[in-house]
Amino acid sequence: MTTIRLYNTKSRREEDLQPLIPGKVRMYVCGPTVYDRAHIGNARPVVVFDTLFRLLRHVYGADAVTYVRNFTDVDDKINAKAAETGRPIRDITDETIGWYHADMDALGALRPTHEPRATEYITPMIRMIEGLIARGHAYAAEGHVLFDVRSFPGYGALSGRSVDDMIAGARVEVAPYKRDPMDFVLWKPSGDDLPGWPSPWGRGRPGWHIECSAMSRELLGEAFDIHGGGIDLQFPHHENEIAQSCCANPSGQFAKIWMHNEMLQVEGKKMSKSLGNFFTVRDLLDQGFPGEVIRFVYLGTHYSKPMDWTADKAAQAEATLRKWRALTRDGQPGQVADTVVAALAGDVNTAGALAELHKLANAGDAAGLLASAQLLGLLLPEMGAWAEVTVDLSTHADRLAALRAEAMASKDFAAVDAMKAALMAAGVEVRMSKAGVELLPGAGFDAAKLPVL
RNA sequence: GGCGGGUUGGCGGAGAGGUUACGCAGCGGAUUGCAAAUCCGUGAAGACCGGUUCGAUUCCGGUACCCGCCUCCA
Repeated sequence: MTTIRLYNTKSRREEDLQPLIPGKVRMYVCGPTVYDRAHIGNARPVVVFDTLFRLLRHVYGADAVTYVRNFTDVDDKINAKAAETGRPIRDITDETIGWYHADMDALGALRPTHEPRATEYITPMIRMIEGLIARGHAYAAEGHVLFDVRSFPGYGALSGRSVDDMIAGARVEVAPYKRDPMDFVLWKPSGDDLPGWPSPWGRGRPGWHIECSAMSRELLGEAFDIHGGGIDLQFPHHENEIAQSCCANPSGQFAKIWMHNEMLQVEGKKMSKSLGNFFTVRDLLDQGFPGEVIRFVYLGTHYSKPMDWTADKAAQAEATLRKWRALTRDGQPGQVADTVVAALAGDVNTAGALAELHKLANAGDAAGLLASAQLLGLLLPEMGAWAEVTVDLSTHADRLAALRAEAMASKDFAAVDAMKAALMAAGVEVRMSKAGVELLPGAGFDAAKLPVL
């Protein structure tokens, strides 16, 4: 069996994946807070861990892999949007989840095995908080429950910092009811205008971090193999998850391997609303970038490095996919190439895997290319509509062929060149050879610009 | 201030202590009425300074620059 090697943020080393339960793999990835459309940064971990999910299924079998990705549907940003719009919270979160599914489906991401909503796990969260209090790791104060970071010696191990270091230069919320400035909220009180659930500490709502600890325990158990998310979550979110889970679970175990994807930039700059380079996935889809092209661009950079979204990359990706789709159009997938699996097994080296795909294409191995690309979530039949030839250009081709035949006799090519230029202006690729004339709609094809016959 | 990551050829972007990454662009050729597409061939690299080594772009140390997190933003 292929050995998959993954970089573990916690040990700062690449490690062999050795499933805790032989033959079964369990993975948890932090999902979105559902208050708005997913932006293209949100989509990066989705594509990265979807690719890992596909690799795991390939190596261990589709039924052997359990992948959990949560929806955070209780959050102050959601509350703010509800207050702003006057809409019920559930309307907002349901709608946003629908968008999320549609947008991530478009990127070729498989649905995880489980997609729990935080609001459906309030009871397990309360139970976990009670357990933390009972074990002396948390305390109630003024309607809040706080985690006592000093009670967990391992606090800071994931992000490589000590509690004292963090306090030194940190901007932490100083609240009178905190024993230590770094203590974080497990539960907080809700006024009548905010969503809340009854609890031993009064009506309230959970802090941000506890949901992932509770849901992963419910769905995957106390210990599991892989926990993923964006590098920005490393601290404090993941650090706090570890503290909660390790202290609440009798076994003291939690995720074995921690994986973090780096951030995304746009045209070399941090994506931000103020710079005007902020895009949602839906924006790109609406601009005409096929989901498959977006996915290809993501896969072109290793997940551990910052990735730059550029229009140029998207254009190159589109050209490559067109070529590969043409090459594999009439074939069936063959064997997945060992070289592609090997690349992915080396810490999900998607860029290396794409290079291997290029080699397969250059070698004319259409069946191998198709099977291997599909392992990466590319060249799937359901994603290819964008590359299909949907227009009939045969009358234009016939006309051009006729003009060309006349020109060959008369040696006057003006009419041929004029029509060719008009076709190219409409985004048509013009191929003339001894065999005849072939017209293909290209990247910028616009039927409205076709020359009128 | 603390912590973490990065710096590869014109551009994008990988692996590997010594042997072509790969893609795009470029250049030369075949082909073409001219092109396009395709095919063949080809030049070009590893921020800087040291160290280890027979040999480092690849390991170690330092410098410079860039980026992220520390603010419930992936």
